[in-house]
Amino acid sequence: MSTAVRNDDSGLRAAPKGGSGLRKQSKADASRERVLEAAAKTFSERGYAGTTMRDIARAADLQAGSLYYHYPSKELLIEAVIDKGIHNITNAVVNTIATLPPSTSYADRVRAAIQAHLHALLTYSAFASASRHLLAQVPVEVRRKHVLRREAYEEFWLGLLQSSQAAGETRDGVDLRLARTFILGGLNSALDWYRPEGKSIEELADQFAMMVEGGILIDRPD
Amino acid sequence: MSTAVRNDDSGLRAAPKGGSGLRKQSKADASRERVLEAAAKTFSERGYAGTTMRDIARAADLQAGSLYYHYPSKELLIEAVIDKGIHNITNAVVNTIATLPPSTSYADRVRAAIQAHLHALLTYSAFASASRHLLAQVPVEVRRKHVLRREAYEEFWLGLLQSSQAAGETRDGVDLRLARTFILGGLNSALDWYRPEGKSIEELADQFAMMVEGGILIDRPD
DNA sequence: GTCTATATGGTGATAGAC
DNA sequence: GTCTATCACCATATAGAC
Repeated sequence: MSTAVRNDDSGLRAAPKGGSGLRKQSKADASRERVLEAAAKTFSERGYAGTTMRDIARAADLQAGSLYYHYPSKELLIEAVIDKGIHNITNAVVNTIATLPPSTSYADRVRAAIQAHLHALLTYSAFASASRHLLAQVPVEVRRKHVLRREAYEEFWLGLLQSSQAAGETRDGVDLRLARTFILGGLNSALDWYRPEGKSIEELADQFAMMVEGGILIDRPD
Repeated sequence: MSTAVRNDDSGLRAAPKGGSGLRKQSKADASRERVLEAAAKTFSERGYAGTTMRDIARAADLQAGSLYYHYPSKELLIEAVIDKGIHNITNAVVNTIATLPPSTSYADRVRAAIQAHLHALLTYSAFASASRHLLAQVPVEVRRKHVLRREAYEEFWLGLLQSSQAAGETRDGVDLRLARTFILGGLNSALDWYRPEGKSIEELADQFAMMVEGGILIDRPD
């Protein structure tokens, strides 16, 4: 059934600059957070070069110069956005799988991973969208680091499918690396078309899991 | 089996400016073509705003000012690239399906569509990539027009799946709109990772068709 | 912390020589 | 057709007042 999960951990809380590190939310932290959200939204809509610091400032209700109090450059701002985008999804999925009972079948594990991936993807969609679409447009050093993180996440999925294969739960003849990219590509495409007014994320996940399990067409009607 | 197809029609030949419209390839046409290829490559790598006319000129072995002899603005250049990207794929798939024998099963039609889509996608990958990733970053009027064309192509796929369902060849309980986005999302993700040194496009298509038909996991091992 | 300047450099597009 | 030179504008980032 529907192994319900909620393992968010937005991750990456920036340490307070000055003091003893005790307060929950200084004014600076709140602004910094607002800037990051505004940046994610704007970058994801207009691309890296297409977004100006003025655009982000407007979305965060600040003047452009003020952004530099929180982030030293546009480059480090997109990096923070991309970082959080990858982090959100990886954490959600890895934590979800880690907390399943050991007896869980691999079909159910894959189902739970699909559910967690989709949930994180669509809940933090601006961050996820920036991570997915903008990596190629970002300065090289930033790109290299995050390509590695993405690959690590993809390897996690491959491991899931390989375990499933070892347990005799995958179809013969399926190339698992291709299966992984096909699954993740299909899920991630939801960023481009998902609207909250329609199906719930849970319904989506159930449908996708069903297609991954048994396919879409019937093998042959004869 | 592998309904081999080749129905390219790169489409969209710009009419020669001056004359009687008889010559195959004037010097201007050749340059214009080179500019368009260079633009597709550069836009797809660096995004719309991240690409400068100087970048495109360098890739086309020209000076920046010379581009304006062939295209009147950056905006119309990206529009031509996106247009060709969508056109290539739509034409390839629609023509392929149109030339199949009427007796072809729907599983085979879907297989042929997957093959044609993948072939066009990866053969003209710079154009396809620009169409997919840059539509959001492009001036509004350009975007509106091409969103409609993309939707028309997606409707074609939905029609294919609906016919398949009417013929009793789809699994019960599958939402066909979701199936369509899942399939196209999975296929399009190949833009991000396909390398010609690895599997051939035909092998990819066969694998994907297999997953679409029967799924990736086994329904239940008990 | 946030503001209002402002410096410095890069951008799309045009003009006119060849 | 393609070049070189240039204009007018907008970008990131900084400095210093509040």
